[in-house]
Amino acid sequence: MVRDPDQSASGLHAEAHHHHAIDADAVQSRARAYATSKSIPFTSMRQRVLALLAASGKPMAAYEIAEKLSDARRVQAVQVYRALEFLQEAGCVHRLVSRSAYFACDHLHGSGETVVFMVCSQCGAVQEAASDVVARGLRGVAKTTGFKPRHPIVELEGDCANCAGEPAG
Amino acid sequence: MVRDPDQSASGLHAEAHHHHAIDADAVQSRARAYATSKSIPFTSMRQRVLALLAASGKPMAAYEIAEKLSDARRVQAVQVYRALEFLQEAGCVHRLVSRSAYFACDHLHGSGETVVFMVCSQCGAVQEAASDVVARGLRGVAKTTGFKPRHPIVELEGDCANCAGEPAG
DNA sequence: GACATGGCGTTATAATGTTACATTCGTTGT
DNA sequence: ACAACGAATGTAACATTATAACGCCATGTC
Ligand SMILES: [Zn+2]
Ligand SMILES: [Zn+2]
Ligand SMILES: [Zn+2]
Ligand SMILES: [Zn+2]
Repeated sequence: MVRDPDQSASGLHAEAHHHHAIDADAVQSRARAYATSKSIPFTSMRQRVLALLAASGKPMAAYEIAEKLSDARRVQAVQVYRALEFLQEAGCVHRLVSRSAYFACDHLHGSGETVVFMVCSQCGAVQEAASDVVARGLRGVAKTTGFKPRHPIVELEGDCANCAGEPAG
Repeated sequence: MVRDPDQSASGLHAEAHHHHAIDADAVQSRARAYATSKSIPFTSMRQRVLALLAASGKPMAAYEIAEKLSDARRVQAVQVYRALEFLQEAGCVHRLVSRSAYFACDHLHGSGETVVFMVCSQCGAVQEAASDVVARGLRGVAKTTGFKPRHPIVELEGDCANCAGEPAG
């Protein structure tokens, strides 16, 4: 991820050329820790969904996940939704409202943090960036209208650095 | 609507206590003007959908619109979606991704403008505010990651000024 | 072991959105 | 007036996304 004023390639996947599969071990550890802290099990289904999303590195629809996880036994969408609910609570997975898709996240988001999801229209990849400027702007408009914000949704549709160069077909 | 640094009650519906039905005439004029400019008709169905949304003043689901518009003849969802497509192009209607709902808008949005939708969890009312600060923040994170943004989605879930006072059930 | 809790597997259903196609309507050209 | 064309409509079917209901089973507690 990338923080606002910081232009360096700190957490940035600098040379990731094909879709940056995120750190599966790290994200799994966080899910496990969350489960432990809440005294709820990090079950097989939850692990499978998270592992798939982490390996993919791109947003996937719930039914797509169900299909990929199906082998002899068919995995039903409802099972995926249940796993996703846990994983979102654990902060390991986000939902893209612009695509009704889910993707794994290996960042640790602070509670007050406002995160921007940048979704590439061409390749579907998602980049995250926390922005204090955006957060301040949101607080500003909320204050102006007396609105008490609880949860922000910020997504950008556009073209990622890779695809912007090659107009693509 | 409300602009960023401007704290005054310029365009703000100051004493609107019940859900501020927006200016139906104004929004209809804009739709008609858009239709004329594109040489496409502002048909009856489009007028009916817009009129209903303007009168409601609150976001409505597509199927809800279809039901309200149905009389002797049943209005099908697909007809509503087609009308909504036109109305969104005309800039008279927005879609709330957080609710899959649509609402009329009587503002005139500049092309580069970043608009924040503030959705009250309790009463469902929506306020709009254009924010230059948010726009700048979004440009910032995009630039940092080399992302070329095309269309921003910014929504805030929370409690409006009216409902924040009365905790409500 | 009895019991409660919670996840799983299954089925069904709700809610949202789209495709396909024939028909109707308004416009345009002759 | 008439044919022709494109756009908007009406209708049906379908696709996608998400949730509800319910019984089963594993786990932990008493
Ligand atoms: Zn994240
Ligand atoms: Zn891309
Ligand atoms: Zn608006
Ligand atoms: Zn409210």
